[in-house]
Amino acid sequence: MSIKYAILGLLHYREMYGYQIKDHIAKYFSTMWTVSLAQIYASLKSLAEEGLIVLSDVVASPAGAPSKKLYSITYKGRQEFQHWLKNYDGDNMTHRDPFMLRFVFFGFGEEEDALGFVEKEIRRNEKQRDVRLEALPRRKTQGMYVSKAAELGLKRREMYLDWLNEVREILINTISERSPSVKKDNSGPAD
Amino acid sequence: MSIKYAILGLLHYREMYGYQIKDHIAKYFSTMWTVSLAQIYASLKSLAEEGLIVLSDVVASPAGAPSKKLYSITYKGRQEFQHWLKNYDGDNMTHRDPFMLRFVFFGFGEEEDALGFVEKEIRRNEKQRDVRLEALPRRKTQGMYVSKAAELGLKRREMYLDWLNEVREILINTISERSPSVKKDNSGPAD
DNA sequence: CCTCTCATGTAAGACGTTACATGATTCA
DNA sequence: TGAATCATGTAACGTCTTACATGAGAGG
Repeated sequence: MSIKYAILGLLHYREMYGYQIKDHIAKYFSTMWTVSLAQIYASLKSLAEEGLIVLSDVVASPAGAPSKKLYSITYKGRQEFQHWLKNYDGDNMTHRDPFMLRFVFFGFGEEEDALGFVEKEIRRNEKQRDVRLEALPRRKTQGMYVSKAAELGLKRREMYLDWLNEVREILINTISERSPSVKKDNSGPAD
Repeated sequence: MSIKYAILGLLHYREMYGYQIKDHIAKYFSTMWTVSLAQIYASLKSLAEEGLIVLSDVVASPAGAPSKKLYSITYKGRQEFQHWLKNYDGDNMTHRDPFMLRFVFFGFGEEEDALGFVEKEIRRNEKQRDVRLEALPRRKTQGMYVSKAAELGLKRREMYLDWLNEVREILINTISERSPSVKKDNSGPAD
């Protein structure tokens, strides 16, 4: 259950609350880890029960809205984290990429659908790239490991976008070659 | 539960048995999907119960060893697969990369440990790259989608290896600069 | 001789998601 | 006005892994 260690790691920098942890992981760790909010709250609960973190502060929100519950890492938590960090035995990786899984099977589908999905994927990845590009200068100041990881994440996404655009071109060509007279714009005279 | 669709997809090519499906996914789909054998057998069972696949043949093994149970996709299975293929709404991706998760936190650990893990990661990825490199010519003949996906998988891994080697160099330098006199080889005179 | 690969399968439990419930603020 | 974001949390459910059981052949 590595998500616990991700939380312990983040709490090395500063105390945080659940929603913030989720945001951080979603923004900066998305190429290596994904989480749901429910899981964060469950993990925080069990980490607190194990004494690895403590509720250090509660920041009241303006009105009756839920307060921010700040958690800190304990000494025991730091020890546990160190142990995890040192004992890496080539744990198994998990990848679930619904887009690429469909992609390899698109020979059994329609090219128009493939093109649509590729274009959607391009848009989504451009957004993600922009988020990361924006955060890069800050990450560059956070030591070699964070800096290098950010560099890899960005490079990887740019390569993926290049690849997606290549695929897009190929699909556009094959579609127009297959039916050169059928153009989507109705510029010609009717019948 | 996309693993079911991965199986239905593979069965479009030919009938297969469980172990073979697992091997195929592990070898060629590892960048987009990972599975355990138990899950494959469970999925085959439920796919058969739903009538999406059928047990088409049982190939007896030499002695009393378990026979190979070959499954085929049914018409209903093909329909279900087509529906899945067409209805992609940007499903959420899942990445769990225990190596990179540790990596971003290695500022809280020892450089020697980091170097050891990086080198282990290099070795593992070189093996994977070789498997894929070997399979590439065959994949190139299997249509644009499979070919392009294989290309991406290989490119990505090569980029990752380049990155790992860069990190390795950095770590070797920082370690030797930090303690220039402490060399691991005992070439100098004792005391 | 002992471990690995091949081959199937079950059972238990860990892990993770979706949906629900609540409620304020901000933006279109 | 309605949706999105912020913020916490629970309950139910689905997914996936680990460990176990069985057994043969291949290779170091």
